[in-house]
Amino acid sequence: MSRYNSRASEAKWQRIWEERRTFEVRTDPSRPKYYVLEMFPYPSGRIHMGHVRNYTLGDVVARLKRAQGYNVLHPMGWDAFGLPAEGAAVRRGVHPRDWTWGNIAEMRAQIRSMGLSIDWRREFATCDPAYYRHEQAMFLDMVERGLVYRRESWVNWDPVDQTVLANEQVIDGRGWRSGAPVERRKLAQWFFKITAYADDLLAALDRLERWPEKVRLMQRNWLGRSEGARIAFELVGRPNRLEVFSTRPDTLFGASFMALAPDHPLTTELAASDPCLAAFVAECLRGGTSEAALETMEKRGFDTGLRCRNPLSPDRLLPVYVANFVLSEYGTGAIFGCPAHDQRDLDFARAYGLPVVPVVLPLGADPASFAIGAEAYLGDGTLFNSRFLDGLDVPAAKSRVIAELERLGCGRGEVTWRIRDWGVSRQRYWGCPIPMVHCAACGVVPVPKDQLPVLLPEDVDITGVGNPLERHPTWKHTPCPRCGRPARRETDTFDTFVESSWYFARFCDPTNPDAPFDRGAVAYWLPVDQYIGGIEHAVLHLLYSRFFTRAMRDCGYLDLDEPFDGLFTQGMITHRTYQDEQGGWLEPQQVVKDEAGGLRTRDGRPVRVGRVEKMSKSKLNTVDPSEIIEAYGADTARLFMLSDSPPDRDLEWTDAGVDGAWRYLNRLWRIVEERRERLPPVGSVAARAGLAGAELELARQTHRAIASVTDALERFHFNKAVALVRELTNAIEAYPGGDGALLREALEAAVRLIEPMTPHLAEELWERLGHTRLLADTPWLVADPALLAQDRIVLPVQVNGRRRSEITIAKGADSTTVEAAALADPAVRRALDGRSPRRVVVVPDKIVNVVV
RNA sequence: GCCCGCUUGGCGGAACCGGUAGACGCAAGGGACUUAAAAUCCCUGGCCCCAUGGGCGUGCGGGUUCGAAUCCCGCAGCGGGCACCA
Repeated sequence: MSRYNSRASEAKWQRIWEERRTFEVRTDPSRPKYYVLEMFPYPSGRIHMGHVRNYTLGDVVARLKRAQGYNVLHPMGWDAFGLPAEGAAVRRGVHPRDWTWGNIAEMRAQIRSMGLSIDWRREFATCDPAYYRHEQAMFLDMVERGLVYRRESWVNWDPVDQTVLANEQVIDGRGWRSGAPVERRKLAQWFFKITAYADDLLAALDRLERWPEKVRLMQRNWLGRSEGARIAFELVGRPNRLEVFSTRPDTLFGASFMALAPDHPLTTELAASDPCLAAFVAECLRGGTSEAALETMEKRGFDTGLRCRNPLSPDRLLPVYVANFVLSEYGTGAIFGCPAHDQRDLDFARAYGLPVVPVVLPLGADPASFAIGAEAYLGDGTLFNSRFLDGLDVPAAKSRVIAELERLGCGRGEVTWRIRDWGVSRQRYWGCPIPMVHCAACGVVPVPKDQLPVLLPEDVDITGVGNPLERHPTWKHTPCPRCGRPARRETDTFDTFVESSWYFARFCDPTNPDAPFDRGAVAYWLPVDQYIGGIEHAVLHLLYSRFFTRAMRDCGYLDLDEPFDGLFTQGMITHRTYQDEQGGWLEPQQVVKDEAGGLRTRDGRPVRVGRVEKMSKSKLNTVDPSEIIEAYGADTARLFMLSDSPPDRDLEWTDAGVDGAWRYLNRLWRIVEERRERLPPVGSVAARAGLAGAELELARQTHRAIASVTDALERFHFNKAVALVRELTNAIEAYPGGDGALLREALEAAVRLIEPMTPHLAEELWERLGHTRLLADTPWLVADPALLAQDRIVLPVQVNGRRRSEITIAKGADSTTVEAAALADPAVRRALDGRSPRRVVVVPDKIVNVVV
């Protein structure tokens, strides 16, 4: 008998699907739709295992939904702008455009070899002017709607990538791509007003029920809503007042100092005439953002000599410090310190000998003796030492004090957010040009829409230093669209997260030349029903897209708040790591198993077996998907990806696991091949009634598999779905023979159910079973409820909660019958040992527990 | 430091609402076929014991319940997110 030839079979079916345009879809409002999307790839060169997992997961969903009768949109494209293309230009002298399109060609071929059910006609790359011209047009609309502004601000500067980073792109004080410590610079930047939607972005999270709670929580934390009060303190001997934000206005009577950020305007003003202060400020700003500096930095302050009046007791004067722990970007850049009820303020007060006055008394504490030691008291309690607030609890005191501040005209309730506006200016070449012109006379002028797109210049000199567009000899020179006099183009390009903030909408209508997309098309397809990708975008891409969708809505492009109805975040692919004696990393292929449990390289030197870690090039523990697909076929890779771990957990790549998947494909092939000659023809109807023995058992196994696999696939329990199909396979092998129509039904069910996971093998077997219609065009199966029902069931019997026996009894039998049968069971009688039961708990069709 | 999640055989993992713990697989051991190997097939398998039976078992210690991997309280370990956020 021939063996399964995965290479021939996969090529054959991929060709047939393409020729028959099996996976091409049209907007068709008469049919129910389902939009499955995987986070589109950056064309870095070659696909990695994370891509394979991502697209396999998406393809399972797409194929299932398609078989279930949905009109399924499942597209693929390229997140094609980005810095690595410029890196390649510097290192190899290749144009970023050529490098990018070359990578796309290579990666497209790799992805196509996976046999995904994708409508490839919809493919696009974001670096194509046909795409980014619409982005420029939408940007201009957002400018008009007041959702965009330009201002000078402190920015995160990545010294390696030579560009600005958004706050979301700084991880632990380092650039998210380069890993270099981020510096602070002051630059004029374009911003999207994401903060204008902060309230809605937060509130709507509660309605995203098909998102992982973890992602919603991370976005909630990132948005960082704080309720409190803005309070104005009178400065002694100065006309202006000092404003602070506090979430604990109730502790105002416990205030003992004020503190300003080192770059607060008042600090800057005072430092101008105070060299000592100026030196202190310089030292604070130098400390900067590196991890180590932050962790070891102690609370330090500089007394400015200024004094503030506590607005609730103007006779109390508070010293004004400049302190290194106050952030200029948060709140007002100034605080009042209440050491008794804030740990950081307490540390500061102890260091500078400031009073510590408790104003919240813990429940049951004695007001005469209660004192603050080394730890501030943060809990609830009763206000004291606070005049008109005395006796109130904390929430009541907050509202009471805010009312009083408002009456005095020196404060009001306020909500502060952690999230900042999204800075999108990047000083790079390989990005979407920002369609603006700077004119000496007219200021900043938008490029008129009829002059779009603003194309990138082709002839560019990329050296890795500075902004290539800025250095280009002619590109930036352009007449002012308003007055016609010589002016200068904006030379910054967009953050590439702008492109990925709306690509899901473009897939609905990817070739539209006049608009980003047709309203009708997005009204039909959006939101994305199932989005799948990595958790690393929990607050980057996923937050930006939610913002951008709202901004597009308010500019009239679509009628939608949330782009992604369902989100699934997959785990990482991991692999064992190996190191030689010197600590250098070794590839898995360089390591041979050693009988002593250790391992050695080909040249016989000992090897340190390291931890299982995320696949990464630096640790040499990657496996190239193309090599696996070449050797075993795409179906093997797909099956392995799905069967070993639940998709949201990390998956350890092992050769043994791949072999296991490969063996199963061949086993299923053999089982079908061995039996298909003897089967009745296609369309034979399997008997439902009058079945008994092995035939009844097989029919039940088949229908139980149909029900359980469907359920498992719908809940993303793909590892279980694989296990359940394997169970059916085992049942088919155990079937001694008999009714051939039942056997055909079982074999067809196994093939049908495995198809979303291993589509090539399934099509091949489907054809060999005699079908002429594609399996991909064949509807999903529905289990016969009559075969799911059992008339007699096995019921475990416990004595005092310990399982002692089991009885077989009619399903739905009443408690009296079950109880009698249980007590009559010999094993139960033995366990009772003559004692009479005090109580018998019968849970119908579940269990019996005899209590003595 | 704060917030979240996880902890089940040698390993990956099943166990839906509290109801037979360990499905399915990997690795292992034994056997069959073969001159041999590969491939394939069959058997065994949580741990322990006076073994047709019994005891103990889901990180550890308590609790609730007829019954707990599942619920509650405390602790430990691992992973992740945020972090001078006022």
